[in-house]
Amino acid sequence: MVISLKDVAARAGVSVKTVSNVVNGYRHVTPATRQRVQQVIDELGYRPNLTARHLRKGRTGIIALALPELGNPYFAELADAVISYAAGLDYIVLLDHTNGRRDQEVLFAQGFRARLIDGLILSPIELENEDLLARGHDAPLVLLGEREYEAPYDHIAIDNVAAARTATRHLIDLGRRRIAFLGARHGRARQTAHLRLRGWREVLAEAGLPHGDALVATTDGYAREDGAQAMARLLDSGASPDAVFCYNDLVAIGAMRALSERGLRVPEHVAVAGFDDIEDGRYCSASLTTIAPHKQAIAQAAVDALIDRLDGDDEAKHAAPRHIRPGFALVRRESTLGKP
Amino acid sequence: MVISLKDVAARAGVSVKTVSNVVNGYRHVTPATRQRVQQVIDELGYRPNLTARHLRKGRTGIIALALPELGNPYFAELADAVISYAAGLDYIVLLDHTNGRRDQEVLFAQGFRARLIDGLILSPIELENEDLLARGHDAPLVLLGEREYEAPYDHIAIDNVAAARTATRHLIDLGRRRIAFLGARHGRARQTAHLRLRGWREVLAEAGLPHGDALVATTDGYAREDGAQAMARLLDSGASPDAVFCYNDLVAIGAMRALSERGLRVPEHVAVAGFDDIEDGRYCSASLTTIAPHKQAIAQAAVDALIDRLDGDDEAKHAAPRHIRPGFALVRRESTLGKP
DNA sequence: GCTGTCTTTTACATCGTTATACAGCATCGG
DNA sequence: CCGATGCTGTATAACGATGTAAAAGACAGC
Repeated sequence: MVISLKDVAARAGVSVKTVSNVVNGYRHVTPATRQRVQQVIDELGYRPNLTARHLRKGRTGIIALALPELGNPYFAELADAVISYAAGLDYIVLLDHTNGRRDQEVLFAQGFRARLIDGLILSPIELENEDLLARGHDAPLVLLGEREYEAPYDHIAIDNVAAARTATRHLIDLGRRRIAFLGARHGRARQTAHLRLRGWREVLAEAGLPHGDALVATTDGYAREDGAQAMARLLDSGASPDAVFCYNDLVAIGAMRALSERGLRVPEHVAVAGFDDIEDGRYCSASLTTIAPHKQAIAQAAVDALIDRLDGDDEAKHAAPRHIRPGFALVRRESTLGKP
Repeated sequence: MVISLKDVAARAGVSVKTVSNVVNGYRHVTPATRQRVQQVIDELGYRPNLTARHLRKGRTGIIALALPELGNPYFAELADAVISYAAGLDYIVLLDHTNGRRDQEVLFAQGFRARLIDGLILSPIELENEDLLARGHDAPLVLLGEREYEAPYDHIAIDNVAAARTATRHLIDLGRRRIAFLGARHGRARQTAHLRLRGWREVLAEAGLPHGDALVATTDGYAREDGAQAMARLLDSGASPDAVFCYNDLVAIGAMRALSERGLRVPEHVAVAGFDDIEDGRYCSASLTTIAPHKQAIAQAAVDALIDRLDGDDEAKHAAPRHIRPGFALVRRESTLGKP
């Protein structure tokens, strides 16, 4: 049998509201009453019905986190961070994945699961600016990740161009001269890949090094397999790079695999740098040099921004959209430095 | 402004219930009424308040999936499978992590988030049998993963002893004679690690090969780092194995890293086999031979079992606990076979 | 026209909780 | 001793949906 406030109230000989007051730690309850009610609560094993509470309060304390996929360790690690941090602020995170498909991303932006969730943190891949502008829904939305938008929403993203520049500069400083980029993408210029590609190109141009399309390999996705295929294509094309900067760590890991299959050693023949700092990278045969976005900071900024809109005062709620740029660091490892 | 059934009803000039009927596709509504109501719904952009619906129906359509951690790709991949499969059956999955801590696992088993979720799929690490028996809560519970329990709950797990036997047998068949086990654990005999250790020991004993404690390395956890440390310890101890069977792929990846740091080659000097078949394993410098539990089947069995208890007829609801053993396969790769 | 049957629509109660407004009762200062 | 004040506790009305039961309407057959 399911116990409700009413049952506790009857048994304790008080009103329903008094029990509610005890449950919620309301101040003005005599110790005697409180104790008696608490005892009945324990006795009957009462637990609040969250659904009813949500209805009454108009809030659920649930925020959704919509990521492209959990299979990518970067997103899994990020999800972990968001869930943990939100839990500390008494928010429950509902994790969803969009598979990076525009229709699914639009669905979430449009208010899928409306009023089950109080707000949404969305990490879009394909979503377009117009999709956001057409948003008919008013639950707070925080955008995550590197794409740039002009719609009026809080946005958390590290500076991708700067990060790509840092990584590429590192490869140049090591004396590499033919530095390829792995993981470009056809299509619109706002994509994350374009930002990283831009950083790569800028630095190479400044250094007077080759940065033509011959050194750029496109991929369909950003998984290990895409990296392996792209690297193989690049090698077949005769571009003969002495370093590659990859869109992300997964692509880099795939690339390293393709290199090793051809008997090329990392970093002796080809230095490899990635992006994301996923745990795997530290345990590759040549541990992976990479850009480490501060995931903890990203998770916190996203949750804080969202909760500000939810719980903040009116000023916070209607403040202009914020663009927050958490930090990043270049982590130098064996894939560029070689074994100690 | 938030639109409710009431608003639509007022505007359309019908009762609230009629609007509800239209929303729910109830049969006995004249096409004329239906159309008129539908138009107002579209006009006002009405969306049902899920919270109210949940309260009234006593069900939320949300099931929780409590896993140790998302940082382990095996669990991330499994979560992905569960979420996708459940979505196809119109269930929402609320993902939680327990960090493999007993107190957190108990919390979930005890009905944390009661009545926000309809049921729970729990993958315990430290949870004890007595914790389950003391369960005061009645929402359906499905146990996931390899630990064995005697409490009356559905349980989905592959046959760990058989799987460990298969992997160890494979190493023997390759001619290895000093086969170590990495990732044993102190403590109670029901732990998953003990099952895998048992399979390893049985096969070695049958083959008349050494299987003493000198060839067993314990770990505190099951992360890459634990594997690396354990492997290093084993090598320092002078056990000089020519193969290792690891508790899981992460431990195996850590072990391979430790081997390569000492200049030992895989599989020439030491063959390595893991467990889980995580994506990473395919892209290691020597791709990882491993036991591949059929994740899709596990996810489906877990969700099906839970939903049977939720939506099934009375017979299904009160059927005896089921123990389902999805299949597994040995995937032979370079870490035991060598490069082609 | 009336009854009976079937369809369509409605009014109302209800899910379990919290908010509101107020009643009862001390306590306190004057 | 009285009114003001503050603390406790209560009754009742929401929150927004759906289930129930019954009213209203439509239509056939006699």
